[in-house]
Amino acid sequence: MTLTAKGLATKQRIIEGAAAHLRSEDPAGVTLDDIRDTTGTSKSQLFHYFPSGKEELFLEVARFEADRVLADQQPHLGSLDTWESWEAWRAAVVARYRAQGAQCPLAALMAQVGSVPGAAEVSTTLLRNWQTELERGIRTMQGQGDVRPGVDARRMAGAIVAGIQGGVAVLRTTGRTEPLESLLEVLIGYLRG
Amino acid sequence: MTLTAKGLATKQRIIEGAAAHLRSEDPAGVTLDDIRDTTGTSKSQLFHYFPSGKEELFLEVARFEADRVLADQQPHLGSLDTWESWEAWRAAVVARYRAQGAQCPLAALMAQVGSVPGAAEVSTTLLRNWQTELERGIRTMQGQGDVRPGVDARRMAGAIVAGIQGGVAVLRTTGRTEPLESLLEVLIGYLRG
DNA sequence: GAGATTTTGGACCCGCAAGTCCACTTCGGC
DNA sequence: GCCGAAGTGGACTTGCGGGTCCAAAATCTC
Repeated sequence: MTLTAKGLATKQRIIEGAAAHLRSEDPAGVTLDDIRDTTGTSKSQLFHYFPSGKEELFLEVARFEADRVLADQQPHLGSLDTWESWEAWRAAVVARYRAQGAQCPLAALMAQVGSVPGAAEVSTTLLRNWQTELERGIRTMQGQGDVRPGVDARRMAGAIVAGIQGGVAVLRTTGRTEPLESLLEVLIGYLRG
Repeated sequence: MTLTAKGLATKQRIIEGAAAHLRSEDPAGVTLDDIRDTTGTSKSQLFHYFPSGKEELFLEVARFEADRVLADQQPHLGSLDTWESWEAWRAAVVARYRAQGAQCPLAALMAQVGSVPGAAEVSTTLLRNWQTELERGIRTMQGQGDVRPGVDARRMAGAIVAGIQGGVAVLRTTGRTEPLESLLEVLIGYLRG
């Protein structure tokens, strides 16, 4: 199945339309017909571009959303070489999730395609890349003498990623951003010594 | 609707059977017939004890699981008055979630009844109680001069709860317990100054 | 032990949403 | 402009699973 430019555009439109739909209040209740409606497509198109159906489409959407997660943290995440840039990054993360509020599209997706092999891979990859970026930042700071050498950069990066997940989890259930903020504060405080 | 002893036993059997089922690999795919099978009950019983159906039953299961979360941390969580007891608590938390692995019954449930008003309340209550217990522990330590007074006990307790959520979230997706452990290490380390 | 009430069995209904199918249209290359 | 391939529309099928219903059995109350 080779896709023409038009076909590719349609496929992308479906993905983005589905993504928009999955950011609604009830992501679990989203149906293919809903997506069909909002994207102005037909059933045959959905199965034309995603032959194995809903599952495949939702996985694509998950990839799409996962990419956005890191993209939304740029350019800060890519250049964590001063305490100011760390601060800017921290603020960007908090702002992003505060804006997102209780609707976490990625969480909603993972809940639905949770049992599909590919799903675990999507989030695992996201977490790994995230951790890698942070680890690089920490090492940079260590190289400049801003973080003491005794800190295990990889391990600490993992802790920060996990901390953000937890802050977001709490935000999702309680609507409060405070835990996310205080957690980041403590963790970055730990880096600063 | 008054329940006799027998009725209550049946109701409880249904809840526990459903809970067991929801700890499977595919919690989202659990059906009433599955539960009917494993609990040896009939359709009419399910609706007899949970008149508004699946949603109500699953909410009960969520409450059931939420209670277990804190219960599994006892007696440590209730007496956080020495660094040894904090350490024992930390170990208990890690052990519990390590044993549980990727199957987090509560997360699975919240994902399914996510749009139900009562569901948010269940997890919010759990988080609040959890935080309260930790906050008391921190204050106790402050009273004994083991934690410096400048620490905001409530805020710190919230951060710890969130940290655990994140560690568990990572554990669920990657299967690794390391981030949970390092996060708790850093957070308790922060308390110790 | 009689009558009310609760508990239980399981057949049945029904709507929804995923997935299929085929005819039609549009596009792209030569 | 022709032909094959890609794109599109939408009716239709199908199975699954939540929910209903009624009648029978067990249980409680007096």
